[in-house]
Amino acid sequence: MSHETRHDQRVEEDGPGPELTGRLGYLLKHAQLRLAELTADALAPYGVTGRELAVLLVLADREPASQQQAAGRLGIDRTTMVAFLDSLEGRGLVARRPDASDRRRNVVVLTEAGQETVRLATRASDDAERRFVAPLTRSSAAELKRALLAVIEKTP
Amino acid sequence: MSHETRHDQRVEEDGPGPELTGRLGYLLKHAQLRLAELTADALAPYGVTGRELAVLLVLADREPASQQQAAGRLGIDRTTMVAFLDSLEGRGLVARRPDASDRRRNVVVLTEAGQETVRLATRASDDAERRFVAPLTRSSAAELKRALLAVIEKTP
DNA sequence: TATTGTTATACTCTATAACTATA
DNA sequence: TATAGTTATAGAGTATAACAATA
Repeated sequence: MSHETRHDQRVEEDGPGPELTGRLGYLLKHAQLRLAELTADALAPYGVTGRELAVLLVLADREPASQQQAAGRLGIDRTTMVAFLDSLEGRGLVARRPDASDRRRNVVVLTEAGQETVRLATRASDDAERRFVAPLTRSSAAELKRALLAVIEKTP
Repeated sequence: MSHETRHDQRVEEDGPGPELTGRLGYLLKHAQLRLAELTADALAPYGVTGRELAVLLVLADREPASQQQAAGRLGIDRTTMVAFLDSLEGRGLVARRPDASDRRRNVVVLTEAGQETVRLATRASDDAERRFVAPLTRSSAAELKRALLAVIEKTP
C-alpha cells in the first residue's frame, strides 16, 4: 500500500471537522468572525470600523455622556476610550466639550459629520447583518437574536 | 436645579443599551466572550486553555496530522501552531514524530496524558456549555447551534 | 523551485500603573 | 482622598518575512 494521498478515494480535508463544528464555542467564535469581516467590508467606504461605529452609537442614542460613561456603556476601559476618541475627533466625527459643572470631565458629542456617518454606517452594517443571516428564515434569525440576548443577560 | 445625579428618579446607567444589544454583531461578540470566560474557568483545573483544547481535539479525532495539516483544520497559521505545540509538548500532552515518508514533516500525536486531558477537559467544557445555554429550552439551544452552523457554512 | 517547520519580528487590541487637574 | 482624563507601557494573540532542511 502506498503512503501517498489517495486522491481517488478521499481528498485530504483542510477545514474544521465535527470535533470543532459541534462545539458551541467554535460556532460562536467563527460566526462572530464572519460577521465582523462582512461588517468591516461594508463599513470601509465610510471610514469607520465596527468598534468605532459602536462608540458612535453609544454617544448618539442617549443623553450626552462623559468619556468614562461612554466607556462604561461599551464595557471597555477608559484608557481605550481615549484612543478611540482621539481618532474620531481627529476625523471630525466627535467633539470633546469641557463639562461646565465638573471640569474634570469631557462631554462627548457627535458632530454633524458624525451624525451623518452614523446614519450611513448603520445602514451599511444592517445590510451586512441581513446578508449574514440570509441562510436563515426571518423567524429563525429573530430567534437567534433572542437566544443570544437571553444567554448574555441571564448568564452569571 | 442641582447638577447632581438624581437617584430618586433614574440611576445612571452603566451598561449597554438597546442601541448595542439590538445589533447582531454585539450579541455574537459578547455571547462568545461570556462562554469563553465560563470555559476558561472550567478548563483551568486541567491546565489547558480553550484554544489548546481545540488543538488537542483536532489531533485526537482524525488521522494523524502534520503540523501544517493541523493548522489548516483549525484555520490558524502554521507559525502559530508551532507555538501551541511547543507548549503542549513541553507539558507532555503531544509528541512530534518525524514523518518517515516525508522528512520535512512532523506527525503530531497525543500522548496518553494528552488523551486523558482531552477526555476530562472536553467533559468540563461541555458542562460549561450546558450552564451557558441553561436559560434556553433544550430545543432552543439546539436551534441556536443549528442556526450558527448554517450562517458559518453558507455565508460567502 | 516549492514546501515544512522554525525563528524573528511586527501589528492589533486591550488593560494596568502612574501622572495631572480638578473635586 | 477620590475621580476624569491622559500617557507610557505591557501583555495577549496572531500574522508576515526570511531561513534551513528536504522534496
